[in-house]
Amino acid sequence: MTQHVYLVDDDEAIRDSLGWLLQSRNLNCQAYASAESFLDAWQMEMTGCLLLDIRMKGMSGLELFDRLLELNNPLPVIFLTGHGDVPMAVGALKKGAFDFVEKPFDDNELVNRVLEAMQLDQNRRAVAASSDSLNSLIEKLTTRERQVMELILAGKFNKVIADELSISMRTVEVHRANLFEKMGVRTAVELSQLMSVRTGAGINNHG
Amino acid sequence: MTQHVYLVDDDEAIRDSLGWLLQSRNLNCQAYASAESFLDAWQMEMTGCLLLDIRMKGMSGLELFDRLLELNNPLPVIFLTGHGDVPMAVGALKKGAFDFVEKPFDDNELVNRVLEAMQLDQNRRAVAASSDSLNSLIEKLTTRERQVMELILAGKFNKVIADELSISMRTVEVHRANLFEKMGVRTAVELSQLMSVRTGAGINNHG
DNA sequence: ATCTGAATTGTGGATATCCACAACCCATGC
DNA sequence: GCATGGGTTGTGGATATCCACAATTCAGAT
Repeated sequence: MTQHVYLVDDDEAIRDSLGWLLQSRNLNCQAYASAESFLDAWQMEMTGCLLLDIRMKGMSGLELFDRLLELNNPLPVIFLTGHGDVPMAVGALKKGAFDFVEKPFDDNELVNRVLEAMQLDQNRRAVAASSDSLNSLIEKLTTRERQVMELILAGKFNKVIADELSISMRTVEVHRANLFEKMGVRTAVELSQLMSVRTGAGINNHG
Repeated sequence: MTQHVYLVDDDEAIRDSLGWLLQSRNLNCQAYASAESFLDAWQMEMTGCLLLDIRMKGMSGLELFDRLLELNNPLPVIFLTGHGDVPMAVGALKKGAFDFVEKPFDDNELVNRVLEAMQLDQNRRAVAASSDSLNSLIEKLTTRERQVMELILAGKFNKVIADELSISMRTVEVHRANLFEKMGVRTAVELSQLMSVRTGAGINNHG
């Protein structure tokens, strides 16, 4: 699915002018007149970014943002507002919003933010995709193979693994060879490195 | 070194009242009357957090923040301001400030932010410390041992390593045993996992 | 009932790793 | 000159891993 700029604003003039601006930069824009209508249309597969007005009739942009957080929405969110205050902006950013811009905004500035957000989304998708492909590999393992893999990753010898699972060493060897094949690795070290990317030890802010 | 709350504000009344507030909560507070004086006193070893007023005579809080970023200052920064606007707050947070609060602030709220910031600092220190201890282990390796380690982590057999380094397999075995000893691991898998924490594959925002 | 996939085990041999004991070369430093 | 430490190599035996060939048991699916 190609990337879109999802625009949620109850002001038709804004939707039109922003839509025109974005399309003039070759960006696909999908506009929604209310938070509710976007929430209805929302899907996990949406890629790109979300431009979200705060003050709207019905559900506010901030409320929609909270709903999306509960849904683990991966779309970077750029808030647009004409009447924002500092605590509102700070709260939104601390919750993970990508940006918070006040109207009236500079067209070029906004487009740049949009492009940055879309780039971030793309990067995250790439990471998620490799993580997914790894998970699908793991799912193809049998129960025993997963058990053996755990113990291999704990740095244990086949002999010890055999003891702990109360099976013969030979069986462990078979499982080991099979799971290496399925995981596409040739050595335990490669397996360890492959798995270490998913239990990623990242240092993130405000954690 | 114990944690401190470093307070930079050119208003003596604020320094006094905040100092009193913090000490009443058993927090060590160190106050500075200007950005310049804090910058002079600044050391990488400072732990805790930094409360930073924006509008000050001389260097502003934002300028100081930029200087500290260049110094890779690890202290979480909480901005305090009576005249902040949204773009200022957004800019500060996107650059990595921990929080941005407006005066007048609620005492309990501010103390909570301070405690969160100090907790974050402590967590980061812990991560950095383990990373440092790992680096010091690596520094104790000889050149050859590091070379051998690289190739082990590339999942290669001793035989291959010997070929690539143009040394005998026996020598590789010796280096391998020595570096395992120095790194405190018993298997290549453990070594791989040990090293994987430092090439941390974290997914951070706005990257 | 038959088939398929998962789990299990064995034999035997080729490779690899682990390790103690011994030793040589070479540069730096006292 | 001599001690120290890093790098190098060898022998030989105990362990472990890798792998082809062969086979049994059991549960679920057709």
